[in-house]
This record gives sequence, structure tokens and C-alpha cells, in this order.
Amino acid sequence: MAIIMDMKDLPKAYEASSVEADIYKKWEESGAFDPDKLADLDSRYKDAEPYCIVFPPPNRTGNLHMGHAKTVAIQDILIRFYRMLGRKTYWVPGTDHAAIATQVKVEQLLIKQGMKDPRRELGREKFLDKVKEFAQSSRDNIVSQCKAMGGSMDWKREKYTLDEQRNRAVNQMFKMMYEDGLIERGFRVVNWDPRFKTTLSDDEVLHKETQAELVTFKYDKDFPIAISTTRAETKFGDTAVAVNPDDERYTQYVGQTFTADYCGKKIAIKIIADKEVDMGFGTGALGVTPAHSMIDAEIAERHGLPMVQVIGEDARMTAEAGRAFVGLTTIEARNKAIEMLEAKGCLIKRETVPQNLMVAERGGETVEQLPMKQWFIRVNKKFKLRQDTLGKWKQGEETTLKDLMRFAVESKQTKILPDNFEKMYFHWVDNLRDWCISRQIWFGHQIPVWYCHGCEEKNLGRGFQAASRDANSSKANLSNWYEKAAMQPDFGTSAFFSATYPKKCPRCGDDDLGGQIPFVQDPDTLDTWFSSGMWTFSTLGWPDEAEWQKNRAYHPTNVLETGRDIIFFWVARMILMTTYALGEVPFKDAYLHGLVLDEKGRKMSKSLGNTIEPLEMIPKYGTDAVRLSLVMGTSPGMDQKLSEDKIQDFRNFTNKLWNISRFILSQIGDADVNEDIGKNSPPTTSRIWFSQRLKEVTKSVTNKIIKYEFSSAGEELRDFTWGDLADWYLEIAKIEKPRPLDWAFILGQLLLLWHPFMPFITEYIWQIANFKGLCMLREWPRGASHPMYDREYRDFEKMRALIVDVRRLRAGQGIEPVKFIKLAVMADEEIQNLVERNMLVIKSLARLESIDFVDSIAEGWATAVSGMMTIGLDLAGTIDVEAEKSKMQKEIDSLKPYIASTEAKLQNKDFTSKAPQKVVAGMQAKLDEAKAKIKALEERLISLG
RNA sequence: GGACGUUUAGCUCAGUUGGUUAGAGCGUUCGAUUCACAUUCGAAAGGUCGCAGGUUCGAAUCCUGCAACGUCCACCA
Repeated sequence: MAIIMDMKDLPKAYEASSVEADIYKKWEESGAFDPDKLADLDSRYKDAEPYCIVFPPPNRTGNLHMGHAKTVAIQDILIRFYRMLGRKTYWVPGTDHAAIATQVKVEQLLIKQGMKDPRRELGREKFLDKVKEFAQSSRDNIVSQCKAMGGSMDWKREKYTLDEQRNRAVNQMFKMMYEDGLIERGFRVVNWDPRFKTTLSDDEVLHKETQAELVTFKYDKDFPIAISTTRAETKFGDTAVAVNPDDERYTQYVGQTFTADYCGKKIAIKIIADKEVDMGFGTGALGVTPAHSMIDAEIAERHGLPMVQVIGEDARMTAEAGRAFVGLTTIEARNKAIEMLEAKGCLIKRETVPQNLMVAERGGETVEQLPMKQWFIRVNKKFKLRQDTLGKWKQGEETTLKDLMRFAVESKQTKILPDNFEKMYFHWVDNLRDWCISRQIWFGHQIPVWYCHGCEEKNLGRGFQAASRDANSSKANLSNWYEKAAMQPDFGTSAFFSATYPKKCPRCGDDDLGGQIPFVQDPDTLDTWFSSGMWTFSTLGWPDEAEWQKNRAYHPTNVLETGRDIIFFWVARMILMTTYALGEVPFKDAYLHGLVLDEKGRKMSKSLGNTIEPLEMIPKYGTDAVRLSLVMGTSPGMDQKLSEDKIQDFRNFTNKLWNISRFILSQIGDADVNEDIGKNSPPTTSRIWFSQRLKEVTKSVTNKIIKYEFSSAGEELRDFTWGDLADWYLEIAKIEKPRPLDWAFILGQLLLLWHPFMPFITEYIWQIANFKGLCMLREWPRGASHPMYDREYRDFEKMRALIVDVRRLRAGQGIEPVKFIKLAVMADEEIQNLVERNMLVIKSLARLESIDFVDSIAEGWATAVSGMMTIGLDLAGTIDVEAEKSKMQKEIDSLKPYIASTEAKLQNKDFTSKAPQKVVAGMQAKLDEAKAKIKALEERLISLG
């Protein structure tokens, strides 16, 4: 780092971009980011209490945006603060492979480069190589951007959701959950994204408001009941019509089965009674399509109805829809079916209704509901706990994942902040359905399950779906054999791991195929949130015993700090995984911050062109300014609007701090800042006041950071720095001239307090000042509440009021700021003493030639009246007496209603008896002051005639 | 359809269990430039706290209703 030896060489403006990289390097090389090295650097970290945060791993999909920058800024404040407080801080960095998001991104890049169907053209291996290459370069970007933001993570322990150790954790978790019956493979209706040809979890499906045509019809002319639908093309798959059991219109049909000819396809429809059916909607009868509706599938399950799939994975009609429809898109089929119904006279009504279309979160493609064989985590299933859990359940007791998730937050073992998010969390948990965890994409943790090829051969034609999508693994056209085998207790989990899958299939045996039986791994991959759900403990080494035990003290982590938008995706799933596997919560607090929006309140997006890029702002305004802009003026959980102007405002503040420091450094001069301590500077009113303010602000800021009130803490510090220190104490000190070591103390404390918010500039000045060691490792300042009603403290406020009154009077009378003029003061002895003691300061700050104590203000002088004194400024007879009088009259008039209403309150016995004494006394004091003021004003008016 | 949130100065937002005449930053207006900083300094103007009721000695704050905006959840087929 370029240490500037001569203070005079310090530039007038702080040049962030020329110093930040060197400072970061210095921190990193010191080893202070590594919790195990802290004790070597400072003995106070020996046996210190751990403080751990896992950094929400950014997706390896490109660069970081302002939301990430905000995450780094807030967490770095916490980490630096607690490190300075003496905690053994461990901030775990890492990245997320983000499965589908990354794969889709790379696919689009390759298409841009000219490929038509990259996956088909490259094949699984080569395509994955491309994805990995991209993921690696994303990772490098992410790391360098976190560093640019000043993030003090321990980079030596960087983790990746798709690295080997995380893969072991995923496999272990899968195995445990499978053994406990919580993971199962089932044939169920799932959300299917026809564009990317993969399943989606419920949370990855959005609902978009649209208009749809609701048609009311009969399957054919002879069918007794009319139904309504917006999806006529699915009706080939109907196997029942459901009516409400109380609906008398239809009771006669319930239990009967009719055959109908629906647009050329013979269908068998059973009439069933089900309470779910709303009698008031449409005809009161519901066509049940078990294969293409989760709700209908549930009804079908209750009534034992068959399932007929009429839409395929390509979102086109299957052969089950009949020869005339097979191969049509859903929209084509819908229109054709409606036409045919109309032609046959079966169409009763067409109307337009609002409808929610299910759409993929990524890509916006319409999501189909199809029956498929997939892997699920069963959230409502009872299982035996592997260990004592959350202080409520004993090992071996039964519960459900849902109950664990609920209790973790209900018992406040995890506190969600701000707490209104708890309500949303409970609502989500209570309505949670089984989580479909298998995906038909290539990038991710492959499901750790192997199938017997031999058994597959025997089951040709009923192969599982993934194979047909996978050009490279046609041989992997495997089986539903697995699930049968899995039901055999002796098969159990032995097929899970590549090293341990059975060489001999218990079903086929060697003889059937005359040799070795090849086993093939399930080609599907896991939902990316499966691996990120384990992030707090998989990053600490689980399930590798040695490393996990070494890091055990960091878990539960202290706080999970992340954007409010991923509370369900991530926060909830971490609670699920962790309470299940460890019996404890993943983090004590979950602090959620709001989204960073553009200045008009819109989401930032590349397509809108309204993004503000951290990488452009940092060189332009400095990292510290960017960090402040993301923290100040925000409150927990609330979205924030960000503009470049705001960042610029905070750049101005960093420059203010720079110049404050530059001035103080010039006062310190050559003094050795690390040598103490002769006698203190004389205890003036200002000095005592300032040192009390410093302690008071320190205490308050400390408490606020602990309570996650970063904005409030930062604002208090800013007001203190800019207002109390720069505007007042510094100006006063130019006259009172404190000793260099007192200056050094003030500068040191100021830098320490600001360090968590503005690490770069504070460290830089710390080094310039030649303070000992690194700012980032010094002890956090100790504060104190200032003694209430302390005399010097109040004296200073009076003096400040006097100076402001004079300035106001001068400005009001248009007196040139450079001109020194005479002041007359009418006040009691106490005030006179105060003024005497601080004569030089007051004269200088208020630009006064002299101050005289008088019994009355001379006639040609301008006056200002406060409750404690009346002052007069010598205007050398230029004053407009009438204007002066009317100004005073106005002031009197505005005071009178206040006095009247306050007196009324104080005479009200209800008030004086019920309100606290402090409030009554305070009001009385204010009233007395106002009365004194009005009296003085009136006297002055009389003296002016 | 359900839930949650927001509504305070021209703009962005504070306002901590109800308590004295509601605050800050930016912007605006007026004035200032050798002396740490014009990325600055001094001063000023600007608000019936979304609307309507209620509770209370006292409401921006608590309760009820309404409105506007926003977010999340949800397949009345």
C-alpha cells in the first residue's frame, strides 16, 4: 500500500479506486479472515466464542447484481463488527451450481453461437463440460466481486454446492431420508415444463392472470350431465364426473358408469359424489381428469379411478386422445374439440372467464400437469427421529418434516426477522405438499440410485421416462423394477452408492444373462435446493466426521441473512433438512432484507435496461459509498429504491470523513499516536460534551448493530460525524486546540466505529495515521450512556443555541458573514458565566466583535428572544423598527395558542392524575419557557414603543 | 379467492412498548470560496401523518371499516 508520509501530500478528495485493491490484499494476507488464525494475530481470540455466518451462495450464472452487493454489505458489517467485539468469526463463502438456471443459460449461449440443439449435438458429457467451464468462469467473477465489495470471507474454505464433499453430503442425506421412508419414488401428477423437458417443484411454478374460454357441454348427446371446462383437450382423459353429494339434481346418477363418445374417442365415465365439488359453480358437475390435474388426481385416488394420459411430455396429444387428435398441440386440440362438440350439438355455452395460467418461473412456458414417475420428499409422513430433536422430541419418537419445520420457528429457536415474515412462513409450511426433487436436466447432483440393467431388459416398453430424452443413454432405458425391488427389505439401500451397489441383482442373478449384470445410475438430477438446503452444515464438513466435529461449534450458525424472495425456496428448506438430519436449527436468526429496486420502484432487469451495476459503481464512487447506499435508508424486509444519485451522496460523505481525518491528522502532526498518555487537554465545556457524545453514540450504535438496525446505526453515526464532530467540535477545536493525543483518540474511535460500514477508507486512514496494527482487528470501542442532565452537556446545548440564534439573526438581517459585530446579552448569571467561560469560541463561531451583558437592549439593535435569554445585535441604526415589531408580534401570536392549550392540559385533572409525572413535569417546563419568552418579547415591544 | 405489507415535507425514508410544538437526507430559496472539505459551509421555507369512525386525559402510533398501491400464496373446474 502506498503510505503517504507527508500529510501535505494527501489529496483533497478521497480516491477510493486507487487504494481499495491494496487494502483488501493486506487484509487477506494478514490471515484475519481465517478464524483459526485470529488467535495468532491477537490473544483475545483465544477461546473466543464463535460467530458464524454462511454466505448465501450466489448462482454461478454470471455476475453479481446489487442484491448480492447488499447481501455482502450487510453480512460484512456483522462479521467485522463481531470480529472487533472479540468473537471468533467465520464467514463461509461459496457458490451454487443452480442446476436448471445455469444449464439454461449455457444452452442459450450456445444457441446464440449458432447451435440449434446444443444438448443433442454435444451429448451429455460434452455439454456438461461446457456448463462446467461456464460455471467456473462465473465462480471467478463472483469471488472477485465479493472481494471488491470488501467481503471478509475466509476464501481458503470456499465451498461449492456441486463439489465432491457436498456430493457426499447429498448422497448421505438422500440415503438417510430414503431409509426413513421420507424419500420415495412414485407415479404422480407433477408440474412439467415442456420447453426444458423437466419437472418443477410447486415453488418454481408461477400463476399468471389470463382470460380463458369456459365451455359448457356434454361429452356426447346421450350423456346425462353437462360439465364445464377451460381445457377441452384434456377431457379425453376424463374417467369420472364428480358431483356434490348434497346435489339433488344428480343423486340418481351417482355410482353409475356411462360410456360416451367424446370427439371420436370412447371414454368410460363413472359418476361419483365428492364433497370438494362446488354445487354453485357452472353446472355443479366436474369432469375428473386424473392425469392432468393434481386436484383431480386426489379425487381419483379417493375414489379409485383410473388415470389416462392424453398429453405427452412434448405438450402434444398422445394416442389416447384418438387418431384425429394425436400429435396436435394442446391449443389446436382444444379448438378442434370445441368445434366438433358444436357440430354435434353438444356445446351448451361459451363464455370468457379469468383464469390463472401456470407458468414456469424460468422462461415463462406454460406448465403442464402430467403423471410421471418421480422422486419425492414426503413432508406429511411420520418417521422415527434419528436423534433428540429441537428439545421437544426424543430419539426414536415419530413426527413429520412439516412438524419439525413448524416447531423450529414456533419455538423461536429460529427467529425470523422482521417477524411478519413468520406468518408467511407458517402459511407456507401448513400448505406444503410433497416436494418433487428429481429433475430431468443434466447439470446437478445425479440421483444416487442404480438400476439393474437386466431387470430393465425384461421390462422393455415400460421403461422410465428419462431414457427417451437422453440421446446418450438409450441403454439406460431402465425400469420400474427398482421400485418393486426397493420394496423387498433385503434390497434396501445397498444400491445407493456406486461403490456398494450389488454386483448381483437379487432378482435376475447371473444366470439369466450369463454374466455380469450392469447397473446404471438414474440419469435424473436433484432439485438444486436439495443441496443448498444442507448448506449450513455441509459447508462445515458434514457428513465427514473429522471435519464436522472440528467445526461443530459453529453450528447452529448465528444468522442467515438473505433476500426476502427466497424465504421459501431456501430458508424453509434449510430448516427442513437441518432439523431432520441434526435435530437442531440451521441458524438462530433469519434476517431477511428487501429487494433492491430501481428509482421508480421497478425490479432491476437487463431487458428493462434499468440495472445499476456494482462493477460500474465501485470504481466510480468507491466501495464504501456503494455499501452505505445499500444499507442506509432501508429497513428490514422492505424493498429499497436505489439510484446513482444516492450512491453519489454517500460518496460525498466518504469524502467528508476523509477531510475530517485530513484535518485531524494535520493537528496530530508528528506526535507518536501510539504512545500515551500525558495530561489531558483542559476540560472545556465543548470537550466534555464531545467526549460524552462519543461514548453515548458508541453505546447506541453498538446496540443497534446487535439488533440488526443497520440503517439507524449508520444514520446516527453519520449525524454524529458530520454534525457534532465536523460542524461543531472541529470548529471549536480550532480555537481550543486540544493536544495531539486527544485528537488521535478521537480519530481512532471514529475510524473503528465506521469500520464495519466503510472498511476501506477507515483502514486506509488508520494506516496513514500510523495507528497500531489493522483497523479491522482492533477492539470495538466501549460506549456509555451519557449521564442524564449532566451540567456540561446541557451547557453546551445552551451555548450552541446561542450561536445558532446569532447566526439566524445575522442571516435574517442580511449581515455579511465575514463581518464581526457587537452582541448584547440579557441573561441570568449562570448563562453569563457560561458565556464568559466560552467567550472565544462563541465570538469566533458567531463572528462577534464583542459580547456585553446588559439589562436592556439598545433601541437600534436587532433582537432575538428565547426562553433563557434575549440577545441584541448592533446594526448601527440601520434596523427597520416597524418590521422588527411586526416580526415580534407574529412570534407572540404563534406562541399564544400553544400556551393556552398547554395550560388547559395542565389544568385537566384527568391528565395530571393519569399521565406519568415525567410527562407532566416536562410539559410544565416547556410552558414556563414559552411564558418567559412571550414576556421578554412583550417587554421588547414596549421598549420599542 | 386468501394472506401479508405500504400509504408521514416536492422526492427517498425514520418515527423504538400511545406522552411535550412530528424528524433526517436529497431537492428548493437566500447568503458565503485563501485558512480540512464547493464531493463544502451558514440560514430559511415546506407536513390537517391515505380516508372515515372508535378507544383514551392524550393517537402518526392501538381497534374497526374503506380506498389506492405493492408482494406472496392459491388450478371455481
